[in-house]
Amino acid sequence: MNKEDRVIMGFRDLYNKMVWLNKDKMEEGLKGYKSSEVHCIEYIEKNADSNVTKLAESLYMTRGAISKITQKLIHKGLIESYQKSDNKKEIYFRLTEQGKVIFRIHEDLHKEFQERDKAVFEHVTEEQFDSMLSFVEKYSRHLDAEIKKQGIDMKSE
Amino acid sequence: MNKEDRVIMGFRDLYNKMVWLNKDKMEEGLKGYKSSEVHCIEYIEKNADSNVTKLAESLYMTRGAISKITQKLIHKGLIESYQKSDNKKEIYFRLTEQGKVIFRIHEDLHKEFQERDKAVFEHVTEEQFDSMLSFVEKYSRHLDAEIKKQGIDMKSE
DNA sequence: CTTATTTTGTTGACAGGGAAACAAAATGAC
DNA sequence: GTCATTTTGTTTCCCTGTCAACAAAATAAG
Repeated sequence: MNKEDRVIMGFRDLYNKMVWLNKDKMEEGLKGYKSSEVHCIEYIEKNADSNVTKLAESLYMTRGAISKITQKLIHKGLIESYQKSDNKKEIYFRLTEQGKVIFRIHEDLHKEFQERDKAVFEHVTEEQFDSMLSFVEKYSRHLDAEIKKQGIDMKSE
Repeated sequence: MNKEDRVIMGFRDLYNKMVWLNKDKMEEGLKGYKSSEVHCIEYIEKNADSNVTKLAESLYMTRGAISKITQKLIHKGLIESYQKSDNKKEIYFRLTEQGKVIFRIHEDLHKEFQERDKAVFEHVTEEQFDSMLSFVEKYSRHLDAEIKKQGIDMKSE
């Protein structure tokens, strides 16, 4: 296997492992809340004026799925919706006080994971960090361009 | 946001993007086959004597899910099961000729993706590759240890 | 050898998310 | 202005994967 493949597959495996391991801990600390719900809460708190469409694009899910999740979160009293006076179509979300409690618990768990994995990062140099970051960003931009291209392709078919 | 987070989240986003983009192409080239089915086919071809349990662990899915997928693949005539004379419990899988056709199409698509992303890797030096690989492997081992620990924790609860 | 425990694969009930069709509002073309 | 197109959010149907209970075989404990 060449190095390109090894890097990609290595990261795939690492990512899967991380999700699998953290999911249990998450659902232990946040009983009754699915990870997708928590992801929505996290995004809503960090991004002002988030709506169904933005959530869907950022979390790589369909608008249908996000629509259902946000409705559930409203019923649970974790988020609330609001609109702007000049637009009767778009519906935005913000956290309620109760939602912020969940957000904070999630943040704490996140810190816990960071603490758990601290040792891995200890001997990573600044140069290595920067190298990885620039690689990730470059690849990400490349895929953005491909996704855009794909979007055009699809319509022309 | 610190660099640790940026690396992790950067990779998460990159991974999601890649899955999202490649899934369409995959389902275009392999009409009628779900990505999970293709993943099973890929693993079975690359690992001798694979069974439900090994597939589940490697693909980060439950045995129940893999059991259903492999049954479907058998009905479709893509894989076949066999047992060993000294064990009446474990059931292994191998690809049929038809399954190998699918495997090869998948391989070709994989190469196509590699070609598409070639530019990203062009200016990555050997040192950068090695640095990323060692990071991934180190992190992966760390998580393996944590997963193992978690396994023990769970039983003691 | 006998009995308890673990491993392996399967099943059925259930929930989460995707695809597609849809209505309502916003935007664009003219 | 009017009409067509696009954007946004919702709903219904359906498929996939999880969970938990299970049976059968293998292994461990005694």
